[in-house]
Amino acid sequence: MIKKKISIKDIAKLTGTSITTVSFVLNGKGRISKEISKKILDVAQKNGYEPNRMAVGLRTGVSKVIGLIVENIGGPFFGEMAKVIEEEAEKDGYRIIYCSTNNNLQKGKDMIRMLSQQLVDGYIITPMKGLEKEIRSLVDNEKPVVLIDGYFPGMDIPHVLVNNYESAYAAVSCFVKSGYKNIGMVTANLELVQLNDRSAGFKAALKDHGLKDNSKMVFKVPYDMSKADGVTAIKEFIGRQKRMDALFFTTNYLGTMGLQAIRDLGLDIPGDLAVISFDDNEIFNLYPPGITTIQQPTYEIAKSAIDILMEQINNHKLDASKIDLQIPSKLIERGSTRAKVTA
Amino acid sequence: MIKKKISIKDIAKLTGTSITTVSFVLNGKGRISKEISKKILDVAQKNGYEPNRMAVGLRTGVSKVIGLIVENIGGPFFGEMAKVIEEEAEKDGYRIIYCSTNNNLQKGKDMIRMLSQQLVDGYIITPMKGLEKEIRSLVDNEKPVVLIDGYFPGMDIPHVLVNNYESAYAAVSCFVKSGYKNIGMVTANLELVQLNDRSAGFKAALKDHGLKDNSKMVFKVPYDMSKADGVTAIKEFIGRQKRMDALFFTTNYLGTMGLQAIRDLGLDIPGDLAVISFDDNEIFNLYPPGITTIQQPTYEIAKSAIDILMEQINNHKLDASKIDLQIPSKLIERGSTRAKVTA
DNA sequence: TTAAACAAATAAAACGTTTTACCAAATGGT
DNA sequence: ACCATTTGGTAAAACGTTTTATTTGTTTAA
Repeated sequence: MIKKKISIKDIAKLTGTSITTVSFVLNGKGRISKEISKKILDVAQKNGYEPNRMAVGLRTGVSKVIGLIVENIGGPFFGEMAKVIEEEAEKDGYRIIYCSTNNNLQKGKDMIRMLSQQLVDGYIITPMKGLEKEIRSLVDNEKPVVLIDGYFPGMDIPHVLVNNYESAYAAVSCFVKSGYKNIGMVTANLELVQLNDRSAGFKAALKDHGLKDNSKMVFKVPYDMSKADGVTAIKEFIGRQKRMDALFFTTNYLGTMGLQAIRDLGLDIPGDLAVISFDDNEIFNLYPPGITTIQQPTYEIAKSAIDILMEQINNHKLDASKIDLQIPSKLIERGSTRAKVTA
Repeated sequence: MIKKKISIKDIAKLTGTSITTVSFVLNGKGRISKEISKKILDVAQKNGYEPNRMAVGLRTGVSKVIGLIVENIGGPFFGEMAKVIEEEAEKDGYRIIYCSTNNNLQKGKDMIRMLSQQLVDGYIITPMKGLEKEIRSLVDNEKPVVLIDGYFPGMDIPHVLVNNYESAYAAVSCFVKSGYKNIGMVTANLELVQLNDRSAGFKAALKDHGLKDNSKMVFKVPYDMSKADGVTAIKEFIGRQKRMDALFFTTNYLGTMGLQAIRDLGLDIPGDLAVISFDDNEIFNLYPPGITTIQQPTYEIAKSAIDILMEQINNHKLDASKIDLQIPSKLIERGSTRAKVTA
């Protein structure tokens, strides 16, 4: 009982009208009498007519699909993003096609090329170093693009992300306020502007609070390290420290590895080591005594991104004021930054 | 410097050949001489020709896109799935379009309808009660479909999921082995076959181990409850129990709520209450003393699903209807099911 | 030689829309 | 009564492919 898809032509035949008339009625375009309109709509309804998206895509050049290129669709941050983006896009009748780059440059390039086969009407991309040319080319070809979670310094491509610099700064201030002065940092060995901004905010805060910037207390975990190896590396790093009483993790992922390291070392939080991690997470809420985190405004970021993209798609010209959107994070204070008890 | 997309027609003009010839060469179809072939390929290459997927889709009826309909693309389980599915599909040149139903029936129906506008070549769907008719109709129209994480009892639609019954059974056995005899269960108030199977396995195991099936020790959290309310409800439930010494959570989500409840009540794990939760997770690994979990074989499920789907898409006359793939889970034993110390 | 087979290339139809340009009939103004 | 406008409707082109059927030479078989 396979029923062939019904087309606009069939409806025309069924109602004794022309293809044009049917198309006009269905799109509310031309001027067609009430009665004919009604008849056509009835027939369309009854037969479950759905336009062939390929055909309208071919004809109009609009696919009603937007491409989402993220680091890892499976990750908590990007997954949440993806969900919001989907929900918002759907309101305008757009569907989402996605792909994960896993921070692999070639994959990113490939994806952009694939999607640009006029398959998508716009892009939301988490940028990575090396992708500048490809993305620039999209923009030059007037494809709507919004970057999330990062940007290209010096390039006027609209982007929305958390205020990384200020957030890291705030983390340090939080430590200081609670009496911690020997503050270390664990970050990733990746050339990402987000991470650089966080590091910069961290260092600036140390300086402003009159703390010495001891680079021995900064550790960069190699990105390609397995989770287990990462934990060991962090353990060794912590072990090497003499005076460190607080540790800042620039990433969700690093934070949980760090927690495991600290647990394995049998250290007390915050007695032996106060902790703050970027990216809030169920773990950080649950894990005793509660880990203070910098909560990214995932929803706002995603919402803004899709809004800006839609504006470009619809208006076709972009409001420059929205080019650099840095959304404030929220510092969630928990037990891991309880005021220090001085012995 | 907007460069218009180059088409097959342009290449024909550029090489002084015909559209057909170019198409043949590009697809390796007809019989065209070496020299002309070479010339065409060169020109295509040089101008960065990419076929217009809309046109191809319209003509051939193949979109090279598959639709993924899950409960929540942002969730850990489905997110991981999505990633694997994407990676595997890409090997065959397929892209993924996704949407989250949030267990909303109408949304699921809408999505299936939207995607069936010949936009996608196949579907991977997490089924929900009420979607039977729509999915059946897809299958009847010879659209390749694979269900994941659930199935429709009595309907011959290929599906792949974890062996829920046996997994829950194993959880009970694990409790018993460690000396826990008064075992409760927290599940969700949702008509999902996965949950029913887990409950059934749980009950059967109780029976087989000669334990009485005390339905007072089973709690169903209303699905629409907020996280906070859920935690309170679970706290109350635990508070009502007199003899319960072990608790089984049928879901990741419930497990973390449960952990919070137990922590808030100040109970010791496993001293006061042993715990097992479905769906392994970073939290369960980290949270002291480590929570025993049933780890779903996410990778295998996703891989199998996409494999089965691809086989349907390619073979076209493959009878996959009888496929019932139940993949074994792995019980990860941690501190929360340490052998009971009898007072 | 001539018909038959074959090789290389192409014309044209089709996929299902949207949209421009046009037409016929009715209406209106003077 | 006559031109101008409006109203309701349609034919046909175009979007960029794939594919069938055909054409035009060139070999081969007899």
